Amino acid sequence: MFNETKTHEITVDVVIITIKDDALKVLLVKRTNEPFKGRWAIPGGFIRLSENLDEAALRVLKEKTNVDNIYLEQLYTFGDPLRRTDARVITCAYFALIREEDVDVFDSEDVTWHEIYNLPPLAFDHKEIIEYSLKRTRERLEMCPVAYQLLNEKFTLTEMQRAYELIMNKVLDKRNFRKKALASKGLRELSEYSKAKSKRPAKLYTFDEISLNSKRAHFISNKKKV
Amino acid sequence: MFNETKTHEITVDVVIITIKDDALKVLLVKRTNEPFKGRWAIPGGFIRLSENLDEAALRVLKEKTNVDNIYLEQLYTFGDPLRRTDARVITCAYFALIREEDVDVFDSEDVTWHEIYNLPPLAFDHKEIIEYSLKRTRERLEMCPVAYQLLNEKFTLTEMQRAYELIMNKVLDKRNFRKKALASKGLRELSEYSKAKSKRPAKLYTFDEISLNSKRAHFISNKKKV
DNA sequence: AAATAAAAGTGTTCTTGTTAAACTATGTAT
DNA sequence: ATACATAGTTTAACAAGAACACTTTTATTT
Repeated sequence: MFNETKTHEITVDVVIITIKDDALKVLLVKRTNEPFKGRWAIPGGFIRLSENLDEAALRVLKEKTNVDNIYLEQLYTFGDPLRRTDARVITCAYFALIREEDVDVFDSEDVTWHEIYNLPPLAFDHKEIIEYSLKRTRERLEMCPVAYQLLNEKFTLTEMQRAYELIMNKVLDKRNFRKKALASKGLRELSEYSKAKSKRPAKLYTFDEISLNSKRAHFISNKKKV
Repeated sequence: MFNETKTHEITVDVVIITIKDDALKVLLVKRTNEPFKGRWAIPGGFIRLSENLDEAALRVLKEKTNVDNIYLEQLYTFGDPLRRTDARVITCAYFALIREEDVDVFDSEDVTWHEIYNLPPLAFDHKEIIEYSLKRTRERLEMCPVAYQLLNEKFTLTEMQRAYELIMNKVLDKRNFRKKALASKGLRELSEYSKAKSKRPAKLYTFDEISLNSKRAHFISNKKKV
């Protein structure tokens, strides 16, 4: 089998990230087959001959979440011969930032969200892939306000700041954050307010324009309503 | 053949960049087979079952240039079903920054350097791959002084500035450039001077430390002498 | 030996962005 | 009405980046 010219299997794996219950989470599926049967893994699948890599990643994503308004970006291709013990599988990893409100979740015992900072043991090199997704997300966040991809259509600046804090894993200064956030192109102030429980309501904002200045970034959006 | 679960062929292609004759150049090979027979293309090859992607890229690079002191980084994986007309080939593209002095060139009619800003018609999607390499190189340059990878072991600040100008494709202010360059960690001033023809000799510098702050960057170095 | 040519080398000002840091305002619940 | 919880707001110091022109050094020419 280790014929030197034989081609390999190639898959896409998608790190699906959201904010849920005030935590940054990743969607994992429990493996049903060996190797690593019973372990958690990033959802993935084979690439069909008729689809390009983005389409394959989007398909995998939709199978799990049914989202249609997402940030999806090719992350890196992992191809160590020893990354899987069963076969030589090269995987093109993607990561997606999605809104919890957009997800038709099939949260079950076998498909569920896990805190990114408290992951269970994972199959293959999936821990490395998730860690790299986090790193890339941080890089993106320093370039453009991608965090709104994790927020609801309408959000408060406090929610936006919290998203940044969860991604960067550090607390941010409120005044400096708001100054910078308000300067970001695309952010639009609404005339609505959050319906708070027992506190002052906050002004709601939304993001109109998408100006991600990375060619690596493939923004796939079917905006529903603004 | 368009069976939906069949796996695909997978290759690595390497965009090899250098500075030569005061121009930013890419190494291209002339295709000997259809499709695109006779057209220029980026060097590439199949990935062997025993090697990882970096190793495959390095092998392709060595076949063409015999360098052993290079900057090599995975760029992006291109997998459009229509990117090749002959077969479904997914390619993991890399780019390499090399020093002309390190290259054992096999500059021939079929393997030669081309100016990156004046490319001939290329096979497949190779123009897109080269353009993306240039974009990524610029991104890297804004983060860290990777340009020294294109310079000789010992170089003048003027040569370094010229490398930046060729990559960024714009002229830079000499005083600002030098101020910033001298602040970069790893740059070491030598006590030698360039042997000029008919002008004032310039102080020579070298780069000691490599502190590339990107996990995407895989620096493969077998330093010969400093 | 003097003049010339060619590139090396050098500082300051202004603008802009970044960091740091504490109090007031507004609504709900009791 | 009071207490509570969260929203919202400004300024000063500092660092980083952009704009900008002349002097110095060496080799070559006359």
